[in-house]
Amino acid sequence: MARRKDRPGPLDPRSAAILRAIIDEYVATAQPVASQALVVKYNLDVSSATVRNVMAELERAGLLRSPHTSAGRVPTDAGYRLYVESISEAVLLAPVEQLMIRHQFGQVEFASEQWFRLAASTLAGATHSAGLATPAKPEASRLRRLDLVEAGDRRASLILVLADGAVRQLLVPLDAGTDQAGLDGIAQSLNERLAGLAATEMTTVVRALPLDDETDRLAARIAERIERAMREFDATTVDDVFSEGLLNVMAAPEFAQTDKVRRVFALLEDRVYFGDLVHEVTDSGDVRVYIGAENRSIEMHDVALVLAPYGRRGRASGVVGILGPTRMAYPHAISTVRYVSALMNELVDHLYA
Amino acid sequence: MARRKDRPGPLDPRSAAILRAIIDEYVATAQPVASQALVVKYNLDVSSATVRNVMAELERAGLLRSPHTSAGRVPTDAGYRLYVESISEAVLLAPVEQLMIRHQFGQVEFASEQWFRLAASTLAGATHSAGLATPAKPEASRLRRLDLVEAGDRRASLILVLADGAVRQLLVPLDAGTDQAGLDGIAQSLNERLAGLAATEMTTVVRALPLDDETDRLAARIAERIERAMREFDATTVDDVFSEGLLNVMAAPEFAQTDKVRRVFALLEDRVYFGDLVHEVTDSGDVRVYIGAENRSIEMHDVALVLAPYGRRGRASGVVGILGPTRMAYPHAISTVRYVSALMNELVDHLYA
DNA sequence: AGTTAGCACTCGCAAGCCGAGAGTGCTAAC
DNA sequence: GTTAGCACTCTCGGCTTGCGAGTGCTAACT
Repeated sequence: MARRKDRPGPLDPRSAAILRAIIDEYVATAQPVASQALVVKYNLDVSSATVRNVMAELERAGLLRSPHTSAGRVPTDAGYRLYVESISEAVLLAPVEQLMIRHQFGQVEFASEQWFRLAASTLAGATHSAGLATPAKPEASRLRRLDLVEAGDRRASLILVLADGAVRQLLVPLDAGTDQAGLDGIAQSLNERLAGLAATEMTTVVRALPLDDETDRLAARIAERIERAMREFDATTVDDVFSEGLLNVMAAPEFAQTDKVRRVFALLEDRVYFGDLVHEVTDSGDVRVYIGAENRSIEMHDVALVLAPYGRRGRASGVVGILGPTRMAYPHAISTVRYVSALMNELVDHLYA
Repeated sequence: MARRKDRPGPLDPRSAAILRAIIDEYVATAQPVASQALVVKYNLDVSSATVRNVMAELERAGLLRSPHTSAGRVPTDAGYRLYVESISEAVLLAPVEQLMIRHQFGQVEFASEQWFRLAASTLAGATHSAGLATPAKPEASRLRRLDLVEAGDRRASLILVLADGAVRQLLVPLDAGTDQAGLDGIAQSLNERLAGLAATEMTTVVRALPLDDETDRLAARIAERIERAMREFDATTVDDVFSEGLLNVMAAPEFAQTDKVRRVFALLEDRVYFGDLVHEVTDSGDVRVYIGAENRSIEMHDVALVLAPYGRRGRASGVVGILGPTRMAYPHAISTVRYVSALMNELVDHLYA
């Protein structure tokens, strides 16, 4: 007898080892784990009866449950949680895997938009789960440069290059008879005044623009549009959550019926939900694990998230991670996510140097 | 007795009507259709026995099949095919729906990249299937304008605006000590020489670039990079297949088990497969319907595609359409896809005017 | 005390069986 | 050519049964 009923305090070493073994086994097989099997597979130097006693204890403590009387045991969310707590500090990714991931990142010639997809797909591949990534988002976008290109029919394509290298494109209406030369002039003048500024700093500049002739007024209109667009960029908490390898998740036996998967997929499109999550992860500053019912949304009660922030708080940051069944190889998942996040840190530092 | 065994020639009117009714009913209910039910629901002025006789005939002709002795009948791919042939010319989308779709297209302020997503999601919503769309792709991209922006650490972001309004971004390595002013100079000079050209036309220009000083050589390197990138754009048959509303497909009862869905989803990422398909549809110039086993890939044997080309052959064209179960409301699907494709035509004409 | 062997007990699962119901195919009459 | 009638077939759900897996408990052992 190791501990009192349900305080989830530290387990005695043997119970902990057995819990660990059960989880490892269950993660590998997706089958309830029996006492017998555990003893032989993990070379425990106790009998199955003893294991059964410990199992019963762990079940009372809420760390395991039996699907029915005579199946083996299955970890509960709390069981996974304890397991995760016990390992999350230490584990480092195996050098081979580090190399493979690094190699993948080296492969592609990078346009900045592609980093996030790459991170997501790398994570998906390495963990056989769905990889998630949000673009690095600065707290306040700064305009680096703008460009105006005729786009037929009294419209121009307004191209904004932000300080972080992101490119945004809008259409703006023109007056009749504005040609590319005129646009170039406007672009140059606006670049001189607006480049380097964030949305908040633009306000006064935009107000002070001259309105002497037709061209000035068009320029002013465009400037206002830019300011508004910049505000909008900043207002959206999460631009997008790139996900890759959702197919991996569908392959897991716990998602054999479509409806479970469907709910999860549907939630992935919920910006608000992920916006909150991203904040939480960014604030915590380290890998966060959300197991089953720990997730705010019911749709996520069958899945686990392993998320890590990357980038520089307040300057440019985002989140990478994975989504998979709660029956997940947490040590590997955590160390992989952590490694990729570290890699992304390097990249962001480089890119924003 | 209307026709000989298996020549799929024109059916006599009554058989055709019954086939139509069976398909309509099956599409609505997803249940095998019984002779009795058909008579009452569709007010046929014949008895169920007669219907049974016709059904048996249709089954011999390969247009129907019974899942088992005593279930109703279910249409085969050939059945759907005949049905589709019989309606595909005429049907027009109901004005209400036209309006709704038009309205959706009016909603968003368009950056060009967004059109395709919008088309896909509109189609998904209107047909309760997955919407598909490929970006309008010109045969030979023309460069409209380029821009160079410092991106830290001896690299610059090279931004290419193509004639069709698409924006592409690459990173190019720089020499030490090139600043934004230098980049502006290079960009201006390259713009003067390269703007308006397609990849093939660039070759001679690039060869003729001066190589007098360090800056010239850098400019030449960048020009080469641009030429290469343009070639690559043209070489990729399909940039991307945007899909929206895959969740709709998962909702259909025929996709209750995950593995079927998984195969289909996996195939969606196959550029080659869709590249061929896009060609075929573009060449045909009209809505194409691929039903079940008519699809080249086995993965698609359970689904139907309704695809239509849009844009101008040879100038800029793409494909829009939907993917759903073979049990699909074809008349509605076809007319919706056709309508959206027409809408896209208008837009492309406008945009490329 | 903690551990273990032994054993009764529980439960899920697959197979087999049954009856009901659905829907057909066929035949014979209209 | 159509239809009423009916026998026949086949699925589906519910029920039972036997088996195997795995536990919980008890009593003996260290």
